[in-house]
Amino acid sequence: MHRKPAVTDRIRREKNRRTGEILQAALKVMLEKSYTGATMDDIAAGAGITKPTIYQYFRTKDELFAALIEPLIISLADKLDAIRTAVESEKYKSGKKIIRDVYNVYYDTFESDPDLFRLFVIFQQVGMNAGMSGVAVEKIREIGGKCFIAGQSIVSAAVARGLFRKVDVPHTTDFVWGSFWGIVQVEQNKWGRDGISPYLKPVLKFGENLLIAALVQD
Amino acid sequence: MHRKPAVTDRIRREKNRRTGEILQAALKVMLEKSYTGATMDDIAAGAGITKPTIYQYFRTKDELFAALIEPLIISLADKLDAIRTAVESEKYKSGKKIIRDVYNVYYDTFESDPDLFRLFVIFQQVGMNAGMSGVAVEKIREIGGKCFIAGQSIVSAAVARGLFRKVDVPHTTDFVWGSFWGIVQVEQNKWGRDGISPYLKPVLKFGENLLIAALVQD
DNA sequence: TTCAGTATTTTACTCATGGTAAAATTATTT
DNA sequence: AAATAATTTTACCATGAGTAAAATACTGAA
Repeated sequence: MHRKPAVTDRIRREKNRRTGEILQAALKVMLEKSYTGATMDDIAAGAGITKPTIYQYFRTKDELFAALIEPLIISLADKLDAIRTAVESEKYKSGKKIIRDVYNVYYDTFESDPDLFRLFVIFQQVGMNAGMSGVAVEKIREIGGKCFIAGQSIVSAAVARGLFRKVDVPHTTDFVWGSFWGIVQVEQNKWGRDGISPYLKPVLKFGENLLIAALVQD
Repeated sequence: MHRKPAVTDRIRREKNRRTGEILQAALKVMLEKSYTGATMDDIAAGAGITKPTIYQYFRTKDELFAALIEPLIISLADKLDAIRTAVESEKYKSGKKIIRDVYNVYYDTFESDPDLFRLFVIFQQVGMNAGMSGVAVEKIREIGGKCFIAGQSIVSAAVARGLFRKVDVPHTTDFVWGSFWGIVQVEQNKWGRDGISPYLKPVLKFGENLLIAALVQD
């Protein structure tokens, strides 16, 4: 059947709008009740529809969850990749600045939407041990991998250009990523469900200075 | 009703044996299928009994889980507390040794039973965001708190005795705990379900050296 | 405007799983 | 051997993810 282009357009807009409504409701409910506690019926009710309609837009609860945090992790990957490019094209004069920038990327990503970031943490925690699957979930994992590779490339390039001491690249990358991740979790758990721990920034800063002392030759 | 002491004894032994069988089966199944994937029926089948019998010994799945990892976290708390006592009673001559010992405690706890440790990580991850409750779970949380306090006391005492530089105690403690925790998770996620990541030890060592450089005055 | 065809949404389910009440079984004391 | 107490199992409930099919709303052509 042929359809008028104007109509096709409107339909696509409506679909996007509904997708947005679902995501918005999902975010709200999941923030309130955490992933496990948020039921699909809750989310549907929040969006003013019924459960099966959600399944018209998202294949599973996991994929809905993944779609929610996708923009955040994409932005993270992009920012890290930008630093990588800058290091590789010799834009940086000091290793210190690289480390500061990397930590700022982490922190900015967190600060720009702490609620969403909290969901991101939950996604990693739940996803890793409750065997999630599905297209969207794989996508997130893939982008996560990109973050990791960007991190490795940054360290590797910085070492090659003499901006960092001759450290072991995988160990350093694992340490940076792992410590950031762990600190965020610890602060979040200590602080509870609402708001940002006021300690997060200073503790990350502490780690940043530690790394600078260890990695940068003066 | 009065019972002969020998019989009472045997009954207690039988109860302990069954408890042990359930825990063993639970460990096996949870390692295979992770917490969420392990059903109570699975565990019961593994122990050669039926589900309701488990509920005779453990109030909820959460408590069964908690009972599983309790010995591990108690041992961790004890070891940290021993270091605390040693620092406070001036047994340590160097800050370096303190940091090495703390990291060894972490690593030994992990190495003595990696499978159990993996469950411990899952427990934290799942428990934190799937609102666990119950007596046993509270107990775990309480012991976790003890670990944290021991850590703080160690740093605080070491600073007071001039073994560490004058660092901010909460920030330092959060960093040490968080980075350890994050690194374990990152390595575990990278390495997958089976075995220990060969990177864990070197990455922890990396962090250890970083901390020594930052905290210890030479 | 009305009808045939299509897309979307909802009603009314299924299935899996944590947890439980009550029946059945086994053990213990007299 | 009968009475009683403890333990285990059978048969169930409640909840929540996911789905088939009915119902509704929308689109294009006459």
